[in-house]
Amino acid sequence: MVVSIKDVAREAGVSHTTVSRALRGSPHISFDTTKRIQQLASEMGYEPSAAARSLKTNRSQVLGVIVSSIDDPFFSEILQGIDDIALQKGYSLFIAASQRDRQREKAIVRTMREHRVDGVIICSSPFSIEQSHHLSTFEIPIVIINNQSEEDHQYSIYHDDLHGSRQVMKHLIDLGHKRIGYLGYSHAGRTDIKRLTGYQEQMKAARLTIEDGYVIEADSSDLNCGKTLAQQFLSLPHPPTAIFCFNDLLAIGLMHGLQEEGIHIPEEISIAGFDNISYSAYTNPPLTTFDQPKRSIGTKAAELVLSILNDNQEQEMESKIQLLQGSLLVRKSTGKPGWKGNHDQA
Amino acid sequence: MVVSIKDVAREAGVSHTTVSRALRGSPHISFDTTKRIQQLASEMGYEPSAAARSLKTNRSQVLGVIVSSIDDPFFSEILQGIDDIALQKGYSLFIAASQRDRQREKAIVRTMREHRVDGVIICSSPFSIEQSHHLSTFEIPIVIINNQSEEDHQYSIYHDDLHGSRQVMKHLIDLGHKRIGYLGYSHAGRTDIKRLTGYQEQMKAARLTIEDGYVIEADSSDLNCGKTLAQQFLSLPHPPTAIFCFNDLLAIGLMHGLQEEGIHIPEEISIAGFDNISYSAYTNPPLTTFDQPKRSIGTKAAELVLSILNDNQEQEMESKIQLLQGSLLVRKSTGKPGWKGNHDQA
DNA sequence: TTTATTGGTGCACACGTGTGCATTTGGAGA
DNA sequence: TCTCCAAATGCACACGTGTGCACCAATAAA
Repeated sequence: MVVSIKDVAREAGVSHTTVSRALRGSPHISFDTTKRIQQLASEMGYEPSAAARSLKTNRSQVLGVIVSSIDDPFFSEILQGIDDIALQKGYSLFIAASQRDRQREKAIVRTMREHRVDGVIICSSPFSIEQSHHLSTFEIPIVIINNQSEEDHQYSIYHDDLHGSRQVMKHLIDLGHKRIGYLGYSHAGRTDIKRLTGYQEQMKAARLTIEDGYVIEADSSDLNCGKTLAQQFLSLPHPPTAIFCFNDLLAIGLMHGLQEEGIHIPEEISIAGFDNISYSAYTNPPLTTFDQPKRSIGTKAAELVLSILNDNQEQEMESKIQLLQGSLLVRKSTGKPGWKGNHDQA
Repeated sequence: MVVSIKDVAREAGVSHTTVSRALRGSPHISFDTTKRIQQLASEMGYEPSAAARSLKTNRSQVLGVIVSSIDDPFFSEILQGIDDIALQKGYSLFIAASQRDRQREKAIVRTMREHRVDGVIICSSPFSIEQSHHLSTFEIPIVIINNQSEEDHQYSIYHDDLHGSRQVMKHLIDLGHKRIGYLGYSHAGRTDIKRLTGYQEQMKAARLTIEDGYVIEADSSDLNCGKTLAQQFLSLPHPPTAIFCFNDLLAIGLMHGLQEEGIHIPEEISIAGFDNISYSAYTNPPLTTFDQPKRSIGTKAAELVLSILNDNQEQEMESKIQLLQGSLLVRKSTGKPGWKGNHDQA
């Protein structure tokens, strides 16, 4: 059976108040009693009821995390970072995937509110304004990672996508590419715009023209979608010799689609991704990409939520936006245009 | 501010009891009042406190899910299945990754107990006996997916690994392979044993000998590990012409390692995986694997937990173990031994 | 001895919700 | 008019924990 603080009190011959204090290490209780009760509680298998405590203290010791999909390896690495901090600080996580589904979003917000989560981290998800407003009527800290909506949020962790995009483009241009395409992801809002901007800016700086059809915006960001779009690039009058993709999933899918058409990578077309998910090192050829510090993005976000939570609004009520930078990872999927390297397999 | 049932009561000019009943649709309350209060509560933005309700009803409406790693795409698909059912039935999920770390396992169990989760699903994780016993002292349903420990568990969902393993091996043998290796994963316990058994059994049935070094047990199941072990297979006096891997992650890593050594797949060595994670369709060449019905494994598990929970012990207290079967998925990473197909890239 | 002080403990209430039982109200039947 | 019944609502307590305050005992100070 479940043993409560009262059961322990009865067994110890003291009031439940004393037990409560002893277990929390209150200085009002004598050392001996404290020791004795802690020992007894442990023997009896006492576990405090989170519900009761939460009810009384108004703190649930739970953080809500909203991602768009658990499948996405990009998120899972961020989750690890969040989990590290949460565990360390004694918080639990409510993880929910919105699947970009309105109905689901609504259910998630309701759940989080009902459970009175102490804070929320919204993770690269184009969460609907309506729902996030509904969420914010509770006075709890909300931190957004890679905010994709147009309006700024008070507390945010961003990856410096513009910087990253520039690095990738510089790499491709340095290799000598003139005809470079961009495969974006329209639902990623601001994130997509930043990466696209870096692309356009660098093309302009290098005095390269962006031909019609060089920029394609996918309406999904999974492997299959990238694959489907290979055709579209190939059917252009002057197909690009290099394609910069919004993320690794699209890049891997695209690469696959191109290879099915008999295209050699990087000899005929160079492919670059973004994010550096774990698989990208194991594709054939390994994918050139930009490494986002995913784990630290997660830890930073968790630390930010908790700091707002504990440094009770007084210290730094001004908005706090952090910008993290990653680094370019050159692998084998990019090479000089028209260059036949040692990659042909026969 | 957070609005409680009492706030609504004051506003409506009734007692909090009436509000409580009205919101739950009790037949004791007149239709008009019910309607009026529901309307008012909604306007005031009332959200019931899960903590208070849980305290009173002894039901938390939360299910605990324990996986070994969130990273693993195999788990994330199962999670989706669980999530579907949970959402539909009004339950929330506590998802926790043990990372095969004792300390972490302990923290997870403590958290789940403190939150008085209504049930637990342990997912393909070699959860320590000690901890799972500790968990089971609460009288809550525990369902284990692909139980990896030696002892049976009352409520389990299994994938039929023996059947799957046989299918894969038959496929390889039918192609004409004589020298077939097995790359296992030692920490997967029973699961690994089943797959290994299928391998050994089929080898024997086909009167093929398992040479020394043909069976390697990895002590991790990630991409990098598979890659590292490529060398080990190649350095054998008679390297196998086909390798059956415990799962897709190992297979993809292994394939990558072999390709780095200049080996052509499937011309020189055929590779087969297991699980059918989403990436396996996008490797180069696409991976032959065995498709576990991951999503339905998840839904079955969730349904089982909830049915035990609600059909209060009376109906079917006998143990309930379900066995699900998947199907072979032949792609391009397997072919006839020594056969040069149309896959050479130059 | 009396008084003030301090350390240790218990009482009683609160948090938000649910429920058995008592109470009120309105209407129908005698 | 009185009685009775059923429908509608409120009272009071419970769930497990935390906390302000009162209480008690023991010791130090006067």
